[in-house]
Amino acid sequence: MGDETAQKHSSLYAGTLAKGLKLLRAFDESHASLSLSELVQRTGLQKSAVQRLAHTLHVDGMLERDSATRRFRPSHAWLELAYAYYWSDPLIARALPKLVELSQQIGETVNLAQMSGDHIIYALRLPSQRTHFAASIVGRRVPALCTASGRVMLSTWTEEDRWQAVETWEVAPYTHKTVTDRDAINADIVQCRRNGYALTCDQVILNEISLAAPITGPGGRSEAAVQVSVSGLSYDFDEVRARLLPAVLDTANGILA
Amino acid sequence: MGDETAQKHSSLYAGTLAKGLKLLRAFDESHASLSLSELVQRTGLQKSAVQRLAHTLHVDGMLERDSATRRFRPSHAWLELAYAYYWSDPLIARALPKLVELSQQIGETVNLAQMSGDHIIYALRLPSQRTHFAASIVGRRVPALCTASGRVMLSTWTEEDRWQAVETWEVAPYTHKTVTDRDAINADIVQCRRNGYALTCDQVILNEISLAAPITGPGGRSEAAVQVSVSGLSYDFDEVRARLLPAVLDTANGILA
DNA sequence: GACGAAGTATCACTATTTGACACAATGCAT
DNA sequence: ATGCATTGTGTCAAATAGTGATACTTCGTC
Repeated sequence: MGDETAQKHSSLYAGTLAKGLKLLRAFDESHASLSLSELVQRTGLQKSAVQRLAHTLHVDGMLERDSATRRFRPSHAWLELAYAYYWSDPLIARALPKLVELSQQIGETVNLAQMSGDHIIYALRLPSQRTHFAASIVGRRVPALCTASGRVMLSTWTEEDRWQAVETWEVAPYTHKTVTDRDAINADIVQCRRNGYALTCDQVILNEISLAAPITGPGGRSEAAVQVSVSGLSYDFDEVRARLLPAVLDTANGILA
Repeated sequence: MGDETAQKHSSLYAGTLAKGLKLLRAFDESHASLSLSELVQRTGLQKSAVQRLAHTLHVDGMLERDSATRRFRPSHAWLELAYAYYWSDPLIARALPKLVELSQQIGETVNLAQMSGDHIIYALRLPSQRTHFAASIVGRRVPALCTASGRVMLSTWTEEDRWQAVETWEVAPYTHKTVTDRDAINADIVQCRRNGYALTCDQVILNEISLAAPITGPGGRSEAAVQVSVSGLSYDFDEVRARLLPAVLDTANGILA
C-alpha cells in the first residue's frame, strides 16, 4: 500500500479523473443502476463531487439517465470500449476463429480466459446451451485459483510464481463445494501440469464441469486458456475426457500466444 | 453546438474528467495502441495534460503500458465495463437465451442490435461461421440507415421520426454497393414496414446478406432487433426467406422489449 | 398536505491543473 | 560509434477549475 499512495499523491496524478472512474466502477452485477445518493454511498465521495462528475459523465455520453427515476445507468459507450479492447489485444483475433470452429464442432459453450492479476477474465464467450446469465457474457472476473482455466495457466508457470500464487491469491467460496484448501488446489495444479489440461466441477456454479487447456507461447508460460463448460447433468469426467478433451487441446495448441 | 458548449461550460462540468475520457475514446479499431505523442495528436490536448491523465489512467488500471515501447493499450477493465453494461440493460438478459436457441437452430451468426443515436450497436453476437473479425465482436457501431436492423427498427417509428431519420442521419459507403440514396433507403424502410422484416445485401460487407426482425414493446416502437447475417455465397434472398425468416421472426416476437 | 429524503443550485476558498520550458532518453541515419 | 531528431519525463509560478458547506427545490410517502 505504501508506494501505491505515493503514486496517487504524485503531482502527475489527476484526482478528478480518478474519482470519475470510481463512479464508473461503482456499477456491477448487483448495482445495475444507481441514484445520486447511492453513488455517494458506494464511492465515499462528497455529494457535490458526485453530482458534478455524474453530470459530466452524462453529458459526455458515458452514463444514461432515466428521466423519471433520475437513476444513472451504463451507456452503450461501455460496449464501444470493449470493442476497442478487442482490437487492441492481438490474441483475440487469433483465438476467435478457432473458438468458433470448436464451438461448432462440440456444440458446447466455449470460452477464452485470460489471466488478469489474481483473477481470470472471460474475454470471449460463445454460449451454445442455456446456462446462467453470468456464465454467458464477457468481462466476468473469477479468482484464478477457483477455475480450471486459472489452474492450467498456473501449471505452466515457474515453481516460484506458482507457489506465490497458491499461497497469496484470493479464493472465494462460490458454492459449498468450492475447494478453499490451498494444499488441495496446489495438488490439482500439479496434476494439471502432468496432464496438460484442467478439469473441475462445482467450483463456481454447482453442477458445472469445466475443462481448460492452456494457450502457450514460446516461453512456455501461459497467460490464456481455452475453456469449455458443460452441465454435470449431461456429462461425467470420463465422458468429458473422451468426447471433448481432444478437440479442446487441439484448439488451444492451434492458437499461438 | 450552442447548448452543447453551454453544458460544457456549466459549473457542473468537470473538464479534467472529460479530457480523461477523451483519451479512452482515442482508441479504436485502427488505433489499437497509442504512444504519448499520438495521444496528443488524436485528442488535441496539451502534452502535459496527456501525460498526467495517461499516467492516472495507468495507475488506476484503465490503461496497460508496454514497458518496452511505452505505448498505451486498453486494459481488461474495459471488458469489465462491458460486463456491468450487460447487467444494467434488462433487454440483454431476456434476449440472450432466445438468441442462443436461434443460433443453435439455424447454425448461423446471430446478433442483437440496438438503436444508439443514429447508429445501431451490436450488443450481443453469437458467431457460428467464420467471418470478418469486426462482424464477430460486440460493441461495433454502424450507421442505422445502412443496416437491416436499423431499417426494421425505423419502420416501426412514427412517420415524422422516420422521415427525420432518413433525411438527416449519417450514411457511410462501406462498400461500392452501399445504398446512399435516401429515397431508396426510405423506400426500403416502407417495404420493411409492410413485411415486418428487413433484408439487405452488400451494405456493410460485400457478399453479406442480413436479415433483421424488430423487437417491439407495448408502444410498438422498436429500439432493438434480432439480426442474422449469412454469406451471399451460400444463400440467395429466397432461401433466406424460406429457411431463416420464420425462426428469426419467432425469436424476435418471443423477446419482450 | 406535511414531512423527510433525494436531487439541484450557489459560491468563496484554495487545491489542482495548466502550459511553457528545460532535461533525459530513445531510436535512426550517417 | 556519433550526432540529430523525436519522444518521453520533470519542474514550477500563475490562475483556472474543483471543492464542500450550505441553502433551496422537488419528489415520494404516510
